[in-house]
Amino acid sequence: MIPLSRKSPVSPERCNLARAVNEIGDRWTLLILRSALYGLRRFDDFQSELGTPRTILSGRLRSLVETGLLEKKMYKVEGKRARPEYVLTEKGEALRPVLIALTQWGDVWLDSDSLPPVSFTDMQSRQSVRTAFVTAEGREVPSENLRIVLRR
Amino acid sequence: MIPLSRKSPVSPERCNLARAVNEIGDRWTLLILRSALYGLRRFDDFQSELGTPRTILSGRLRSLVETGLLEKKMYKVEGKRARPEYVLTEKGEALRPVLIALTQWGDVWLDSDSLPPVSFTDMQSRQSVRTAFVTAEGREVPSENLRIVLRR
DNA sequence: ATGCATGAGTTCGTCTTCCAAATCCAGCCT
DNA sequence: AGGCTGGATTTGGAAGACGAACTCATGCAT
Repeated sequence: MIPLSRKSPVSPERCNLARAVNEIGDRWTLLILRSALYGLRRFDDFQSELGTPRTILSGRLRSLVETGLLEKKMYKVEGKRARPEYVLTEKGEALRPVLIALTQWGDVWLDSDSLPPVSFTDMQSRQSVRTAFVTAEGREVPSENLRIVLRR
Repeated sequence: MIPLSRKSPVSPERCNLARAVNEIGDRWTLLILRSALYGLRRFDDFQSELGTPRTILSGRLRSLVETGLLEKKMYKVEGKRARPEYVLTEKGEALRPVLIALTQWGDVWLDSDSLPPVSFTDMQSRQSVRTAFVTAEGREVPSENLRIVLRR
């Protein structure tokens, strides 16, 4: 069990985790990102999948564009007029491992009875895949062996 | 770039990611968990570190106990009265890799100029550590090689 | 041209949640 | 008794969430 502390080693203002939480740590934002990572791009597709109130959705999409997680582009299908679509940027796509890790946490701790509806495998070996900590050259480090290092 | 889809392969109701978001996907909840993972346990310590309104904090702590992420225990220091403390359960502790992954996302995408204030190393080799996907036996799989598998 | 369909929003009134400050409460101290 | 301390609830006002209806632009059919 982690030892008692009265104060975090990094204040929330300087902490990149806290900053990340301020940027994306909100129910609708996270659900929108989830759908976006599954390939959704259009306003009404997000709306009908998630049931987000349209007014909220429009605001959240705007801030996701402002923070650079989504990019607003125009698409045009033959015979229809041009409409916006919201596609993940590199920054947004970089959240995929985080959200997969959270999915796997949910698989274990929220629904351990049934088999998870989605899982992830290596395209090549077809083995199933989990998130873990690795060194620079890719050797796994068990999480008990992690040590926090503060920059002086 | 991920191909357009009009609908996620798993509906939000069945999705463990969406469920996880419903359980912890809220600003204060995530910030409380961050502090808890750094060892904070006491009401006033959370309150003064995060500035959470006391009324909100008390509600969030209660639901974190209800969902089994924190456990409410009593502690007693000599000469003071017994007080509650909120310690991470195994389920809560299991979120650590997820939040470390999010921290590292923040290091790269929110604050790439300065060096991150905290980093993580392997206790043994002292090498720095990142999150990645690995197979069962711990071989790293690059994220481009991931494939989603739906359970039939 | 007129009318209709479509997708992406906005407007509006209501209702919930958030918030800060003050207050309460229990137990331990002198 | 009286004061202190840390955990928590009460209160009234502010902010944000919500659902329904409406707007707006464009392309298509008549």
